Amino acid sequence: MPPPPAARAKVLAAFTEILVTTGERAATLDAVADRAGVSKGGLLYHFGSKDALVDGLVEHLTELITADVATMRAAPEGPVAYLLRTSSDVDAEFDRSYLAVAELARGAYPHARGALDTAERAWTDAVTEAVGDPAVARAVVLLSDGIYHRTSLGAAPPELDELLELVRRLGSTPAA
Amino acid sequence: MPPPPAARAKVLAAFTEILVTTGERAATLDAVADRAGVSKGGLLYHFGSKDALVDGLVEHLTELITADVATMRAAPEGPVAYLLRTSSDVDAEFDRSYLAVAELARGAYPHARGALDTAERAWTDAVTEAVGDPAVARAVVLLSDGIYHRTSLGAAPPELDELLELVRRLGSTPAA
DNA sequence: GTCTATATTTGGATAGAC
DNA sequence: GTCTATCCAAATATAGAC
Repeated sequence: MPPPPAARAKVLAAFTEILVTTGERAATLDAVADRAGVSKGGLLYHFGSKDALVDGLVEHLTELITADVATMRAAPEGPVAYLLRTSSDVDAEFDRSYLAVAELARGAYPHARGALDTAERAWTDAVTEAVGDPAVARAVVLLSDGIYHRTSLGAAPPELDELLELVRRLGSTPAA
Repeated sequence: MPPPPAARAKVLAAFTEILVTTGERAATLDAVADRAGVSKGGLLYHFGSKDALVDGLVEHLTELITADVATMRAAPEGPVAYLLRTSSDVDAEFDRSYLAVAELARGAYPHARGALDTAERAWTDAVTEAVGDPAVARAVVLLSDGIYHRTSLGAAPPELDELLELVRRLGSTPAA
């Protein structure tokens, strides 16, 4: 298939941006078109409706998840450090997309949760393989969720080294 | 001062409800008035504008935070178990209010973050006193944030016992 | 204190020119 | 493929009756 027109990508980037920084309420077609540098008519040529725009963003995130999980599994620092580090990585495309879709899922588009659940499961699987103990893996992903929660509220990220030290302690301590 | 009219409380409860279940977008004056069983005019008598309604909810949460922190510090199970348990307590008034205000803070009312930051600091202080190690306390509050994140997306809460066991392990292991 | 209009603005979507 | 113009519905807010 032909490469998707650049305008489509610009629209999705603008939509993401507004969702993350100002929330679902502010992500109107007018605002998205403005930020993308196209007219509302132009936007609606690429995405026939607001629902189609939402679907476009969810599909884009789904693709990014596949790539991110592969990167995570191949990361030299290991899956745990990769996950915890990138959870507050506000500038990376993947994390912005994740936060944007979370915004939609909490709001008027609950079906967007599917993509988020997929990411959660993939993360848990990869972390479980790395740390062995499934309970520790679940806790690590929960910590990552906590970091996302704070990031979405604009708070400062926690110290990565501190968290890794705690996870190391969990991993090296035998269960009761 | 005289007791606040019951209608005020009903309006705040309705606002909270809609924010938590359907998001900021759906929390229109019409929808809130409907759910509270009053007319839009009636609502606007008590809260002169949407901003005033938001301020009312933030102030209400601020009061609830004070009470919750006192309960947490006095909890027989201890602050850690109390915090982690109530983080997925979708039915309690405090937690619904917290999620509702988080919804506002992520959206068009960033000043609502003040109340959330207050809660976060109070939780961290109380947990630090209980576990000793500030790093462990920060991790516990991060786990609690993660649970809130999931709850706000409608996912099932994690196993409390599993988390407490992990925290116990952290507490009883000397730092490297 | 609470209601029923009603004014004003904004958001989503269509039609049709270029 | 992108724009302008326009329609319709929804959202905030006001005025004034009860």
